[in-house]
Order: sequence, then C-alpha cells, then structure tokens
Amino acid sequence: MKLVRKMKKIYNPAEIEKKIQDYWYKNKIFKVEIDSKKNKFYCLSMFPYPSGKLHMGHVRNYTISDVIARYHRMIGDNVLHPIGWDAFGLPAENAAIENNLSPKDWTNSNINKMKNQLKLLGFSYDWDREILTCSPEYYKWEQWFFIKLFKKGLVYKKESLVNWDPIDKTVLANEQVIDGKGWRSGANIEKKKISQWFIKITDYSQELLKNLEVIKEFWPDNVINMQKNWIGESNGMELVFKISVEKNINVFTTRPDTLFGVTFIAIAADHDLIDQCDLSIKKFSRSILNEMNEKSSSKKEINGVFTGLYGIHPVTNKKIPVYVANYILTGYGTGAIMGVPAHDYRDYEFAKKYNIEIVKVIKNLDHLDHKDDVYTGEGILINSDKFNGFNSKDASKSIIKFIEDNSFGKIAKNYKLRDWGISRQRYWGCPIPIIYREDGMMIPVDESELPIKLPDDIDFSVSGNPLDNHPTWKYTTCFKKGLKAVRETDTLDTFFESSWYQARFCTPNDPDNMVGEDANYWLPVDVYIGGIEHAVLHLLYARFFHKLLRDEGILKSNEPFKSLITQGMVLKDGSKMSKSKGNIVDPENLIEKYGSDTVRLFVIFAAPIENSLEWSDHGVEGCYKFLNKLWLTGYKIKNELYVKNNQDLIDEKKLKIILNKTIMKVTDDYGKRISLNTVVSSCMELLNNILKFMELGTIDGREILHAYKQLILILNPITPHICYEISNSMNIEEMKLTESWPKANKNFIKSDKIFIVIQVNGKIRKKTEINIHCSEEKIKQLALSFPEVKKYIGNKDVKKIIYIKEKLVNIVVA
RNA sequence: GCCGAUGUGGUGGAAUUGGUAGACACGCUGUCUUGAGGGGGCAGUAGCAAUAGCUGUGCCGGUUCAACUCCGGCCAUCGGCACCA
Repeated sequence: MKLVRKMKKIYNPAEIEKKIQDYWYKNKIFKVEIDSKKNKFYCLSMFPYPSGKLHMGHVRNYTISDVIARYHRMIGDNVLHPIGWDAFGLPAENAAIENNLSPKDWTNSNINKMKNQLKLLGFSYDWDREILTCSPEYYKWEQWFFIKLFKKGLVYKKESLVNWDPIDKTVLANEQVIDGKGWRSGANIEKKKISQWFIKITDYSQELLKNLEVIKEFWPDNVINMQKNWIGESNGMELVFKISVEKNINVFTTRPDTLFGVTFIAIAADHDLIDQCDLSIKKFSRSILNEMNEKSSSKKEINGVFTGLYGIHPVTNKKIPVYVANYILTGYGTGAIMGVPAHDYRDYEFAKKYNIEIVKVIKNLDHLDHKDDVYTGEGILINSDKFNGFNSKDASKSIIKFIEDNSFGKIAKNYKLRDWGISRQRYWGCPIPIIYREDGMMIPVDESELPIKLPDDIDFSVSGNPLDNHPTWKYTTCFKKGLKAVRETDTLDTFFESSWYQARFCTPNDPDNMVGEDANYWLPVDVYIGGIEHAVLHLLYARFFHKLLRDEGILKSNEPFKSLITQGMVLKDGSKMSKSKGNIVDPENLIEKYGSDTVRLFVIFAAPIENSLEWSDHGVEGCYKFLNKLWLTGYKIKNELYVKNNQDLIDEKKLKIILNKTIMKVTDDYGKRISLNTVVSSCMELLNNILKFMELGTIDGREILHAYKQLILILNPITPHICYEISNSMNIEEMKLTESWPKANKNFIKSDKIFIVIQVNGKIRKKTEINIHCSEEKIKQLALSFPEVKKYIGNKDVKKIIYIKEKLVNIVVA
C-alpha cells in the first residue's frame, strides 16, 4: 500500500476547511449547466433576507439542502443548487432611518457579511447564479410582468377595506396578518378604506386547490391542509328571494337541506339594499361598519336591525323578514344569508334576541331523546313538504335540482381566499410601473422605459412614503402623448420578488427574458426546503405566480415545487433563539471552535428534519468527538496498515455485510426517505464496527481500509471538508469521479447464518442462530427442541407453528 | 367551534412492508489511566425483581399466531383557521 500524502495525527478543522473552501469557490466546482445526458436535480432552500447575520435557523436550512445536493451530485445527477438574496424590505429602511445610511448600502454590506458566513460552512452553491432582488436587472422583469398582468386585467386598483399596519405604516395582505397582528411588526392591525393594488389570485382559487391533490404526495400534510383551509372552498347553492317586482336578495347556503327552516334573511352592513332603506337603518349599518374598522379580531355581541323589507320564500311563498346583522361578512358569498335558527348557532342566537320564529326541519337520529334547541348536524328532514323523510345528503341534491329546475337559484361554490393586496407605502421595494396622466388616465409605462429605478437620493427625515416626498422622482411625462404625469409611488409587496426567484435561478443573467427556456429543463424544483411559517404566504404566492408564468407562455409546468420539506425551529432552553431572550448561539463562534463539519454534523444528527431541534452543547461536543475518532482511525489505518495471512474469513465476511447493509440503508435514507439523522447513526455504527475489527485484529488491513474508504464516501455529503481531506491523503479515487456513490455488493448482504427468534404464543423464549439454507421443516423441529421452548409448551397441544422467513418462529399452543 | 399533526427510557431519537421495542447519541453510574484537571479506555444504564420471571411505546377496547405499527372510542400536547353562512 503506497501512501501519497502525509496525514497529521490530530484533526485540525481550522487548517483544512479554509483551504478546501477556497479551492471550491475559486475553481467554481459547483457551477452547473444544462446537460441532457444527466438526470437533472434542482435543490433549493428558501433564500435569506440579508439581515446581516446568519442564525442557526439558516444554518440548519442550508445544511439540509447542501447535504441533499451533494448526495445527488455523487449519484451522478446534474444538480442545480443556487443561492440569492431576498433583498427588498422594511428592515433596510428602518436601519437607514436609525443610522442615517442608504438602504442600498446597508443591504449590500449585509450581503457581504452573510456571504462570507455561507462560505465558512462550505455550501456547494453555484455562485455564478447569485441573484439580488433589489437589483434593477431583477426587478425590471417584475415591472415588465406587472404590465402584462395589468393589460390582462389580472392586476387592478380598487378602493377597499384593507389591513393597515400602524408601526410599519403600510398596507398588508390578508396572509400577512397573523392573529390580528402584522407578520413582521407584530402591531395590531387596523382596517382602513384606501385605494390599493390587487392581483387576482382568486381567479386561480379552484386550480390552486385542485393541484394540491397532485403535489400532496411529496408535501407535508400540514402545509397542504393549511393551504386548503386558506383557500376555503364551500359547496352549496345560491337562492333568490324576491323583495319586489324589480328587487331580489341572493343568499348563499351550504345547507340546502334546511331550506324549509328559513325564518329570516340577514344581510351585511354594506349590502346594496341598504341604500333603499330608512335613514335609521343606514345609520345603524354605518355604525356596524365603523365597529368592524376599529378592530379586526375580537368577537362582538351579535347585533342587528329589521329593515322593514320582506323577501318571498321561493318555495313556500312565505313572507320572510330581512335584517341587517353584524355577523354577516361583507365580501363573502353574496353578503346575505338565509337564517335557519333551528340548525345554526349564530342564526339561533340572532333569532332568540329578536324573537324570530324557530322551525325545526332536521331530525337528529343519533340523539333522539336530546331536546337540543340547535342541531347543526345532518339527519332526516321533517316539516319540509315533499322532501320529508329524505336524509340530509339526498335532500340537498334533490333540493338543488328542484331549485334549478324552477329557476329559483343555482348550485354554487364560494372561496375564503381574497385577492392579494400587493401595494406598499414604502420606499425599499420595486416601483409599480404606472403613471397617472394629467388628463385623469391611469396607464402603465412603456416597456422601453423599464426598469423604473428607485432613486438613491432619499430623505428619511420627513415622515411618510419617501417616494411620495421625493422632489422630482414622481414627475414625468407620458411616452404616448407627452402629457404631464405622476408616477405611482407605492412599491410592490416583497413577496412579489420571492414568488418567482426559483424560476429566475434557471437563467439568472438573461438580459432578454424574465425567465429563459432553460427553466423548462430545471423546473419544477425537486426538493424545496424552508420554514413552515411560509405555508400560506410565500408558498401560496409562488404556486400562483408559477401558473401566471405558465399562462403567459413562459413556463410549461403547473407547479413550482415537486416536493417540500419544512424544517423545524432551532430552540435553546425550550424556546426559539432570539436576541430578546438572550439564548442565541452564534454559528460563527461555533465554527471557529469546532469547524463547520461539526456544526453541520450536529444539526443533521440532533433531530429529524421536520422536528424542532433543541440546542445542546454536549451534543455538539459529541459530534466533534466523532469526527476526531473518524480522523484518528484514518490515521491509524494509513500508518499501521497490516497484512494478515491467517485472517478470519468469517469476521471478514461479517464486516463486509455490515458495510454493504449500511450502504443500502443510507442510500435509501438520503435519496428516498430524506431521513438524514439516521444516516449519521448508521455511519457511527459502521465506524464502531471498523474499530472493533481493528481491535480484534482478525481481518486483513486492506479490508479495513476498504470499509473505511466507503464510510468516507457516504459521510461526504454531511461533512464534506474532513472527507475531502481524508480522501486526498488516503487516495480515495472514487471521490474524484462525477459518479462517486458506492454501490452495495449484493454478494455481501446476507450472511450464511442468521438470527431467528422463537416465540411461544407470541412471547420470545429463545434466540438462536441458524444456517440460511436450513429448510422450514427443520427450523420448526429445531425450535421445538430447545428446553427453553419446551418449558412453555409443557403438555399443551401445539395448534400451529408460524414461520416468517429468516425472522421468527411462533409456536401457538392452547 | 372547525381542520390537521403528534404522543416511545432521565434527554434527543431509532424500529422503512404488522414479525427481536429502545439502534445511534447525550446524560448518568462504576472502573482504569493522570500529581490534578481535561482527554481517553472498559463495563453498566426502560421499570419491578434475584441471574428465574413479569410488566412496558398517552388511556380503554378490538382485529391478529403476532400491534409502537391496523381499526373504534377517549385523553393530552402542538400547529393552523376562526362570525366563511
């Protein structure tokens, strides 16, 4: 055995890691282009906001994607693993105000710092694809696309009640309000009626919902569920109540089976019909609307007023009173409901308060003796004319058909999803490419004028939207007629940028296209990794955008992300690491102390990916010790390699079997199960076994060396620096190949002897080793012969003997 | 209230198709090495009990020769939505 390089006895990560990282970076080792001969694999982590410092959550996220990317490279895939910066957003503006810096400089310096930290962790990115969402080259395309959508009628401006964040001083989308608070500022959200830009995500409600069925195979259940909930499809019917010859009220219900239980109609406070009511009703409605504006969360007491109007029940022809009620939402369904107090809690509460008749039409079969006043479940229809005796499901179908046949209404669907509000009253974002001409026209700017760049000379000392306050920026002229015009000073929600970056990564530097043709080779992303907090924010928007791009003819696929992994939070002392709690572990200090391989190993080993990860200094130590042991073992093998002439062939085979089983298992774990913590366990076990056989000294050193080399290969995705260094000094040829993943040798998966468990009535009584070629009959006989087994059989009858191949024998006695 | 997920030693967790529960690690205990500390080695570590044996994967029941795994019903924890008709 010739040894090429010297290997030091002591593992010194500080010395080896820097050298290897520089080599990777300078030689663009992970640069990637289309290669039709290879299987493509697009591995992506949610790109970071450049806050200035990498935290443990980032480290975990990016380590996971790096491990997956490196594994796929080793099995010969063409791997796209890019990184970029979600660089627009409020923190830059706030920092600028506080420290009197420009948001641009602040952002750029943060990116530099974080890029260095990413390099310290040895992530295998194609750095040539780095993108920056605040660069005009990027946001130009967003403006271009905005204009396309505007012309299609998919973006529009409308005055409506929107969420106002009083701390960040901007409007927020519904998805960005969490528990009544702003997603970033945490401020209590107020309702304001202002004119805002919206994008018609609701046009895609049905498809966004339907395609969940397709992606759910490789997406976590909870995310699928949250999106399903958020889109919120309800099936039912719309029904028309005549008010007068020319006026109607349309109501939406999901319970057509309760049609005969309607005793009132309730409409929302901004319903069209209110215009025709008395002044007192109008005043009341306005007070309800004001109440809604004040607070969006907290529940209010049910409240309403009779309008004096009646609707005619289309089937019974009864006069049904119409009320304005504060529990009817504006903007959902038709803004009006049919009140069925016997079978809906809110309707019941309302009817009690205003002495409205309560008519039971559904009999509860499960609780016949119960005399509940309200029953919201399904049952058998009563008091329902010709539908009496039907069960709820059949009745609903029949009633919908009856209603449609008589033109009283129609089958209908409703969604909770609202259009996405995309304008923000902030500076550090993508300018909306719209101008307001002096003749009152609102038109998009011409493509040739793009990008509409953000001005750099901004005065933050005045409060309000800096673009609006800028002395010259917003004044322009119309390219068509030369008329004077004023620019839109709102900017786009930063979720706009992150909705399509995964497509831009495919052709990041294309000057002529938003997304080039290569995207159809790379997309969809094969594995996408990020936090659960984006379940209905970014992950919904990105799915929507992908469909917009498809319908514009730019992309061919339907969904951006084939599979999704939501990694758990990193905790310390039971809670999320945060500055205010003072429980932060700084990745850079840790790398300095142990090296990045230890940090990577720990975050992979300490918990399954989806679980939260409780920080443990002891655990980190343990990982560091493992790497030391790995190194020292390599050193010993290299320097104390021995040839053994009278080796123990049985032990040799044992080691081979352990090795090949390990290769099989970790291949499955990396590739199919994406269970990375168990990869580490298996590698630890293998090293323990190698050490055991070295100690025993029964096997030829070359076999030990072989097993060790394979261990280095399978560990390489997780701890690439130490593996690279060891493979150099021990001459592991495979590491240099494009396809370097070891294959399990099928000849060494099973040994000749196997352990069999012998049970009597399902309880283990004996464990024994048998020859693999032993016949079933013989094994059964053998099982019966053991005294430990006989003892439990006694003089009872052996009813049957079950034999599970190569696993166990169960003797059933009675 | 609705929807969903999860429940295994002191701790993180493993058990991939119903077939040896607790792999791998952390921690702890004993012990050896050292002047001491660190580091390292060896042995032990689900509970009760004596080495026999019994019990044990949130609880109750069921299916099965066999259940952490499947089914039914509870309980607890976490997450999402929440006047959505």
